Amino acid sequence: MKYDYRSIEKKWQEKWEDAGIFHASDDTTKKKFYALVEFPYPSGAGMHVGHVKAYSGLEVISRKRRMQGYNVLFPLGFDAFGLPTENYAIKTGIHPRKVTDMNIAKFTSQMKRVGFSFDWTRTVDTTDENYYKWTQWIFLKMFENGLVFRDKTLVNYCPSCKVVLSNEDSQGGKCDICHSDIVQKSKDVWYLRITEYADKLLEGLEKVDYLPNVKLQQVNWIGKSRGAFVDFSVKGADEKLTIYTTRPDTLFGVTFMVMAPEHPMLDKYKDKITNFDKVEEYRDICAKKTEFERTNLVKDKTGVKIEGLAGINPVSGKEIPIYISDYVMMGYGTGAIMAVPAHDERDYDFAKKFGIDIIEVIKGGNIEEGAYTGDGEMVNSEFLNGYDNKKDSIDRMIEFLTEKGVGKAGVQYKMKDWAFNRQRYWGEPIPIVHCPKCGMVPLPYEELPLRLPKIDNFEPGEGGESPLAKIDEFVNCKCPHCGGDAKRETDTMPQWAGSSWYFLRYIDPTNTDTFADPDKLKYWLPVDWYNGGMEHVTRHLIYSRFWHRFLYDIGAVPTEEPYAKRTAQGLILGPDGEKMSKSKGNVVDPNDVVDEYGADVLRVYILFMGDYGAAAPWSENGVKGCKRFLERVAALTDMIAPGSETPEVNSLLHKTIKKVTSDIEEMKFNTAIAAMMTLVNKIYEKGSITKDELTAFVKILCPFAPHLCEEMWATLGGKGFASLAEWPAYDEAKTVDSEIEIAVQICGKLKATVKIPAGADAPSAIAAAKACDKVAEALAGKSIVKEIYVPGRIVNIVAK
RNA sequence: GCGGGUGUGGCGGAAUUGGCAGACGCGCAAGAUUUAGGAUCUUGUGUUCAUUCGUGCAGGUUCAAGUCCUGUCACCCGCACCA
Repeated sequence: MKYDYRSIEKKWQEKWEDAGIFHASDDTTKKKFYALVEFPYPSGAGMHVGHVKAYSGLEVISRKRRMQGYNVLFPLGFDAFGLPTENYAIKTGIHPRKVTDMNIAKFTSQMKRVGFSFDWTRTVDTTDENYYKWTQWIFLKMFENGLVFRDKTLVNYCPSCKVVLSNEDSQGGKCDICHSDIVQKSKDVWYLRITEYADKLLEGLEKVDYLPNVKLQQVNWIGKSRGAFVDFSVKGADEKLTIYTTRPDTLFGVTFMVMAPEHPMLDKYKDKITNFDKVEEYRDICAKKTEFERTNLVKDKTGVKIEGLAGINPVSGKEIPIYISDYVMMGYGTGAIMAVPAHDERDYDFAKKFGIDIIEVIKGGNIEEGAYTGDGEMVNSEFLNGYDNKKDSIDRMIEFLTEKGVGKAGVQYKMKDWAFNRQRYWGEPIPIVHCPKCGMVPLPYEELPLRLPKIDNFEPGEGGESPLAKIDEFVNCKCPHCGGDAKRETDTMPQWAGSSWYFLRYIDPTNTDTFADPDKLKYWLPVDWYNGGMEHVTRHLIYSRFWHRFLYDIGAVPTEEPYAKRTAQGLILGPDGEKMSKSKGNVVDPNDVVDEYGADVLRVYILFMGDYGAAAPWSENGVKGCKRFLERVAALTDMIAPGSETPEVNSLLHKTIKKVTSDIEEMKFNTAIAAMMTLVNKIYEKGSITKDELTAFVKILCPFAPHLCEEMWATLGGKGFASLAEWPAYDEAKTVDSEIEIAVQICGKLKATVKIPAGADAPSAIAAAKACDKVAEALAGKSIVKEIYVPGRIVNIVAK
């Protein structure tokens, strides 16, 4: 058979679609497999090779599971709300709805050309009102359960996109969308109380099978720390200043305190602060600092001493100065710290600069030279002297503080509450009404969806307000509670809202009564295997686990965790080894590859490039190599010779089936393909293959190169579709050779190889080794010290 | 600074988890075929004439180390004044 991919691929794609062979059924009597890939944002650029790699892994696994008799749910939808579409609309005047529909249509047809076995009847679009109705519904449920709040605080703001960003969306001080520098701005914004779920998100990780580094990144992002809250009396104020510390045992070493410049106590006691003008001056300087200055001038501490207020050390009773400095953040702990310069580098730098006392309380370092952050015995600490700070000093101090009522054990998280809004048009409207009498009133559930109004001008307001604010018909409404005049919330939800629950909607995408039928949820959940990019680990993956866990807590979903297993694919780099980007001009368009080489070649090459989880550069020659392989495969139909079975080919076939079967499950696609290449080489070497052998080979290649395999299947007279054929079993007996070749070493150096029967015992294997000329030669005149035989592998003779 | 990862031919990468390093593919070379180019097929291809030497570098454990241990260098990723 000649490999004519152009005629083959379209034909089989149509046949698959007509027969609907990739549709998941809700037949709960069958064993299920729910495979999930991160749904794409339908950008105007269309499909990228990165998409193909991201989907190809579970594509192969899903196809294999289907052949193994599983009821497979492998869907794809579109995460279509977001700024790029809106910005495009601003530029061109084309409505985001229209742009989105066009892009989805383009993506879908491109994806179908690759032959992915997605169940297209279950596709979802987050911008569809029948979808975002339920996004809004979940938001209202969260509101009802006290997980939504509004707060005026300093927020991450992108001046270029003119939106407020969550902590997750502004990592490294850069906007996740446009990479501009983030500024801190005081704004009234919506928050989701994700911190309330910090412990549940942490504990949930213990029950799931995620890549270790995925787990670790989430653990670090949540950033749980144990320590204590300690109350310091403040001379000049009638309230205590509470600090958080992970090292309460160093309290006797505290020589000053530091508040964040934004600490509320400052304004409260500004009459008592005799140098408040200096405080305000310092605040201005801090506000103007860029992220770069803040992070790169770490050693150079700045600050202002607060005159008129002083702290009292609760264990020693000593009076200590209070400073403000921007090395203390309002967003972590209590926004104030106790400073122990002898044992904290930052406090040390500050104390040195401001001439503050340094008291050693842990033995082991030299405080003349720098802070000692290691372990040791407590000193200068009254009742704590002699305790070991690694073992029991912290517990002892917490016990003491608790007894005296000036402190208690506590935990803190680095993760912050989720700033949950964007001041833009193309997002889910937040279903809340602001009533002058009743305050924030949620829309009744039966009024969902709250539809986005049709507008023409998508420009955000200069003051950073949503374009929706300009639409009077949308804004002005009646309060659902009292019926009086009220105004609608005009912010929309952030990009991550729709993607936080989409995997639930695939299960029942057209349900109008609920987001998904409970029985169907019970059958399909959890997602058995979720694959996606590492870049989503501290964003989408943590958000969606939070939403899912909340839904579990209110009884809406049957599992605590949404995803049983999580893996990640590596990047495809440009041919130059650099990350693909338009500006570098090293982008490979998968559509061109399909045109020139065919979809099967694209699929096989992407999985053959290297370790699925690692980054690998694109190579046009590598693509050609895969094309050559598939051409050689196609030609196998001409090499069928009845009764020509050779033990070599037959044995290797069984070995290959075994290896491909297990390699696919471990996502070791590159070695699975290599094994099949080896088999094909062997068949060519022997010159013939039987029809049954070829049929089995076609089945194991089918998940990788389904179009070619369907064609060969038909040529071989197979019934129905190769894609639905039964996955071949292998005969274990045929995967072991009767005669094996083992290596013979003398003193660990390889001298020869000998063939011995597979079941040979140690004495006979060693005897066979010694019988070999080269070995006998090497052993001549020496006395044997030790003989080792590792069954099936090696004989090592130690001789002097 | 902290956390994680990776270093193997000319290149992408294998190595049953301590047991013949370099599977498979690319590239390259020679030959065959072809009017020619391209394509295809065959053979070879870490290094050395060879005994040798070879998995970033230096040690160590072991009969045996790419794999384990100690130290070190380089690069990549994540977080970052988190108290």
